[in-house]
Amino acid sequence: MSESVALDPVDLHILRLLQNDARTTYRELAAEVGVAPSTCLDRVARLRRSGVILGHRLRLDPARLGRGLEALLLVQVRPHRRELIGPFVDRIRALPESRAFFHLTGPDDYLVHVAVADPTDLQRLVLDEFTSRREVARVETRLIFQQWECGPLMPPTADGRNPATGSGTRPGS
Amino acid sequence: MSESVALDPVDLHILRLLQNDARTTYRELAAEVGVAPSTCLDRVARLRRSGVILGHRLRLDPARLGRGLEALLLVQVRPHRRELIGPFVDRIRALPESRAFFHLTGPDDYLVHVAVADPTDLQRLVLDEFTSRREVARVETRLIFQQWECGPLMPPTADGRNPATGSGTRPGS
DNA sequence: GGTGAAATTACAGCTTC
DNA sequence: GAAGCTGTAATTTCACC
Repeated sequence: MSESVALDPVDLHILRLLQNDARTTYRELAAEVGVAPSTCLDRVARLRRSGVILGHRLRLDPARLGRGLEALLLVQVRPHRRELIGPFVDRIRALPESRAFFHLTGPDDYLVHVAVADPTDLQRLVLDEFTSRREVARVETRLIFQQWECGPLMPPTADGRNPATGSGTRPGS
Repeated sequence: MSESVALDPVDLHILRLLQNDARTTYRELAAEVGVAPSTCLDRVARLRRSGVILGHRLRLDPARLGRGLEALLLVQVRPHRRELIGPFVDRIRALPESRAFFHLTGPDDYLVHVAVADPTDLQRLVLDEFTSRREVARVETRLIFQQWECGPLMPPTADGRNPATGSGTRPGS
């Protein structure tokens, strides 16, 4: 069970800036936050150790990689038992088309975010990797018109209102 | 319209390694790929200029930030017209609970990935930010049991099979 | 692809509250 | 004593050849 970590305003400011651009240098962070670069280094190292920061990821454009069509697949697995879902999960995660994968409550057991070349490629994926599997009872395909990234992830505030956004929390493009 | 970019095996190898850890140094990349560090620098710079690499993102643990409950909200907006969806999209993107946001085909117009503190917080979010809006006709809430990240994003292969994974494409935990 | 300068990062010891 | 600052060494980045 991962427990919530106590974060002071300096930590939060650093996290907000790094979420905007994970390659911000400690010097720049320091100038913005108003502490020494080494302090920023210490803070970031602690945030890593405490598990708040899990890592750094590259953000790629699927379209430029020849995967210009994205979709969400809602999948019902029957029977919904461990022996069957283990191999299913492993297989779906390993697909080169899979971007993200969720196990959910509700009528659909899984949601898979996929990126494919075109509708033909999507059809192949659905038929060959989903509906052809014995444990897959149903697949519903929803194309993605557009997707957005949202603002930085911050701890909730006590009153349930937006946290103060410091130096401008404007979600990227 | 973003067009697919031609990538050679060196580019693909670099992209695979950087997707595993975006902070890999050019020296390490060079050693793995078998080219000079300066060549890696050139390649990465080109991948940035060509739009394949959009940026670097921090991967955070929502639970450690006090947002231990995640859910997907399927939202139907009626009438589904530009005048109404503009403000809706802006508002939902700006919510501190929103992590990702999709405009979809199918019976549900939008899917919102949210991270909240607990069920009470989720209830507040759904009631105050979704069902209370006049243009929101229906919201379906699906809790997330578990989620996975998938393997590195690579261009599709001609035959629709998995691309060669070089030095071990094992998706992270 | 290699080299060298500049910048960044890591890490020590010292200071402060 | 925990947290932050300053200085220095090691590493990384990057412009130029």
